[in-house]
Amino acid sequence: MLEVNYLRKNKEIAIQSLTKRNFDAVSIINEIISLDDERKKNQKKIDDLLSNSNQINKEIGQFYKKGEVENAEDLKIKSINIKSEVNKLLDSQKSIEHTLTDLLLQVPNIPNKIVNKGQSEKDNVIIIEKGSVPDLPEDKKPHWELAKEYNLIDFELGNKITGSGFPVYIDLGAKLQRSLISYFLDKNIMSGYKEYLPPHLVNSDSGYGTGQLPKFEEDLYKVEMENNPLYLIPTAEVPITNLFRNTIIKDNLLPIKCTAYTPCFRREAGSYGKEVRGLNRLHQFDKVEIVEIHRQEDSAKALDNMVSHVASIIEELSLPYRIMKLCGGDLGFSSSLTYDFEVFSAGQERWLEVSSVSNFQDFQANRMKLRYKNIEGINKLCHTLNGSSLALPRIFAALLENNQKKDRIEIPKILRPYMGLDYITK
RNA sequence: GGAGAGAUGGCAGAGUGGUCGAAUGCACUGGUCUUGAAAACCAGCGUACAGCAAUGUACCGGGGGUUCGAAUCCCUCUCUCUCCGCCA
Repeated sequence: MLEVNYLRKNKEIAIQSLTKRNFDAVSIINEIISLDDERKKNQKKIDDLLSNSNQINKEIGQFYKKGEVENAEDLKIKSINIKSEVNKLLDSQKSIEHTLTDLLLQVPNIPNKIVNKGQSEKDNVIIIEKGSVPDLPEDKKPHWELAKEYNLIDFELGNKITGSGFPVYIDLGAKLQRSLISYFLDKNIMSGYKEYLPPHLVNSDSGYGTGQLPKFEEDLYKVEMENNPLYLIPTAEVPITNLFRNTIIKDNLLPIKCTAYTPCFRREAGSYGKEVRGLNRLHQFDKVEIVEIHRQEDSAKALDNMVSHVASIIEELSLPYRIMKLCGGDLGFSSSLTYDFEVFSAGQERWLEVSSVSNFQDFQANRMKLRYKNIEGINKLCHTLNGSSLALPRIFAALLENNQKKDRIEIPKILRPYMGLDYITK
């Protein structure tokens, strides 16, 4: 959520920048500002009336103390009149504020100045392309065939117990999954991230905090409770970032760097076909996430560091990859700048997105009132960032496909200590 | 699941209808003192909105109510603690 004051001061830049997302902000921003003017005017009236009535109430107290009941009675009537006037104003103030928040929640984050205009992922820009595609034989296979052949994943069993998009990992498949999780976490911890293991269900306040609610409720699995619903997390970003919701962090505790492994649950309604084959798109998948909280002036550099960090993980797995800078049209609602990582999965001959690293600036922080007290003692909104390090299924797929040999699948060196194996055989 | 107690500033903890945005202690920040530190003493020390400012307003877990006036009384929700039961 953007701040009204920001929009006031930077109206033209904001409108201009949002066109990069193909978002026409002219009328909504004007409406927001004029509504906020109205809000201020109304609040001023309310405050003045209340000030007046506070004064009167004090006098009533004095009169009672002195036993001058008559005088007190007169003032009571005055006070009641003021009160009814205040109540009227309060009602309209509530509806103004409600509308204002509604409008603000509809405006996406301002794209960073280095983000280019674009319609869709086709307009994303390749920043880096690295690593070599393995030389595979003619009869190379996609991962869903390899997974079956080597008995690593049973997709049908998942169908039976839950539904499509819920694979069952078996034996060395399960162990490979666990090895990847451990390796990713260890790697992150070595780089200064603190490990968390958060709940996998969150309340709606948390959903609002990171921006999944109210706009994207249909993407989430919802658990109805008697009073308040809970949501299965679509990413660890939600519980981890919300750990810091509604807090004021001391300057010397920044930056905060967290990592967490969690399963992620996504409805993915409307997805079908080749795109979702095998591990390509699931309703439940494992992911290790990194979340960082920074001073405003440090977040740009922090994003670069996160990108290098994620790149180094993929390189250690010896997977060919590329980094894409997302164009305005492909940018997530809350993000101001996002880099996507894609690995080349040679069996399918496809690029698969395995990580998305974003700087949200103060967009999430404003929603969740996450602030820090800077060295001058002034409270400022933090900048939040996060990224996958990494999403497992597509890494799993690429590892199988790229490392397939005639009669075995090779395990990358970095994972061998975790697996206790150099390769998987039938 | 049953019975009871409770939720106040960073923490601890007073406050049961007006003088309370809230005592006191600790923590923290600045100063005096000191070669330096500690101790002691002095001062400051919540958040948001409006305003150039003075200042005004709101907030004592959330929401609603009673009252001229609510941290304080009533209703409700959430959460925490203690005891009993159940349980990985």
